[in-house]
Amino acid sequence: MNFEILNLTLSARNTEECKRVQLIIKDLIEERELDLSKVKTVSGVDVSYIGDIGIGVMVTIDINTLEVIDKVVSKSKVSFHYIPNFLAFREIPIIIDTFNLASISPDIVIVDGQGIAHPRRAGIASHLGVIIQKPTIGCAKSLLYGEYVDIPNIQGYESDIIDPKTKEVIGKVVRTKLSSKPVFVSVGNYITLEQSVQIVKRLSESAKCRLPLVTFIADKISKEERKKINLQ
DNA sequence: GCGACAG
DNA sequence: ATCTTGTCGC
Repeated sequence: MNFEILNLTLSARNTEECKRVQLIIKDLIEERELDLSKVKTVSGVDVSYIGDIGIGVMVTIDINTLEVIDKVVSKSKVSFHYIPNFLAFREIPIIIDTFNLASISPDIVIVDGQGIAHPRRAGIASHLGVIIQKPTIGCAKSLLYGEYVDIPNIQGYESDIIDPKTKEVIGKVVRTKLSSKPVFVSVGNYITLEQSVQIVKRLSESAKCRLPLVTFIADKISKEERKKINLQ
């Protein structure tokens, strides 16, 4: 765990300070080949809210059997409101709390949001990956930054997300499910874009789901937890 | 100034 | 993200 970056994240008080942290994170990201033969477990994290209470969920599955082998929930008050480009400063505190409660340390974490497909290459998946020092993948339901050519309605079809400033490929749009909106995949940390897309496709198509199985389950649990609180 | 804008 | 039931369509 990179406590230095975690502390910088927790102490950032305005967008100027957040930008400084993101510029540091950008230089710590390593887009590199991951030995997939050693990957046994994958986690998905998600956060939902009731007012200013955040409910964090982390679900871990065995990548071969797709069986859920761990799930943890944590609740806490959030202090940072949502600001586009600074989602991590709102959700990282609760995600780290949740991560610390888990009994299994996953080989990959999939985050609901962008990785490097971000104006400063520091989306929440990259931010988390730099702090926990594990491979992470960003899989978002919509685009934050970048350009892509509309993709045909063909399952499995994918297309590059390009940074308009540098013309670099910063992610892929992937149609994981027919007749539904595509997902936006980008490298978080310690993995390649191709491998990220491979994992997302495998976990969504095997579940006939638009989102990767772990993200889908984590989202479902966080909404169930919210319902429980509303009833009491 | 204008438009865009993860969750 | 959240407020919210049924309903149109594949």
